[in-house]
Amino acid sequence: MDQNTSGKRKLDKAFFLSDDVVQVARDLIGKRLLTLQNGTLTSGIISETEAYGGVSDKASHAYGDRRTKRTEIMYHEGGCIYVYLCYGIHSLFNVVTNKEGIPDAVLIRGVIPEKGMDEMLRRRNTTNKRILADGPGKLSQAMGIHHSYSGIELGSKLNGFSVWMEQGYTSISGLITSGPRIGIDYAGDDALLPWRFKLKKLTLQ
DNA sequence: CTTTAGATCGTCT
DNA sequence: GACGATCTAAAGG
Repeated sequence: MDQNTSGKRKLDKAFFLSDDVVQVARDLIGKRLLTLQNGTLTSGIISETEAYGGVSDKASHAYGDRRTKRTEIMYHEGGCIYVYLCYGIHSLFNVVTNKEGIPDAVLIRGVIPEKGMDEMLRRRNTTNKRILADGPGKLSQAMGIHHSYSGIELGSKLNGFSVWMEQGYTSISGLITSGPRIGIDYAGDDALLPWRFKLKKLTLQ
């Protein structure tokens, strides 16, 4: 995998307007996620994602066109964020995709920490870099993404907080694995869809 | 390494 | 009133 100067280019809105949420989930592997909170920058390379495919996906919060106050965000045009509280504790971070009216989203499940390591360790109250952001609840906590920010646009600012994505690493398609999504046993046959994407474990040589 | 139980609260029924 | 797109600590192998 490599990263040239284009790695710092911000992902444009068109990237999130795709009508193929599974492809977007795959393409987000290797991209960079960044947040800025009151002047503190944190960033990480996206290492794990899951696609959630609108009204026909039994695993999606918007399955069966369930338009509620919470899921309304998912119906927005691609490029805003959907953050919700899970198990009463964890903020889970999604990017909304597709055109307005179609509630597709990609759950970001893990990042490889880059910048702002000290701040992320402090937010997570740990000194172990290996378990810093390797789960959807952990990365949100490490990067300061709170469910109260649900609905904002990537790149916009609210109460001193902003989140966006950059090009990151390209030419990594050979390093991506796929498999069934996690924690959605209730979704019947849709639980088998290979809509989870991960970076392969890198072995040093 | 694996398994297991407990925490905790907004959202929807 | 039930449950969940999870995490942690503790205990055992």
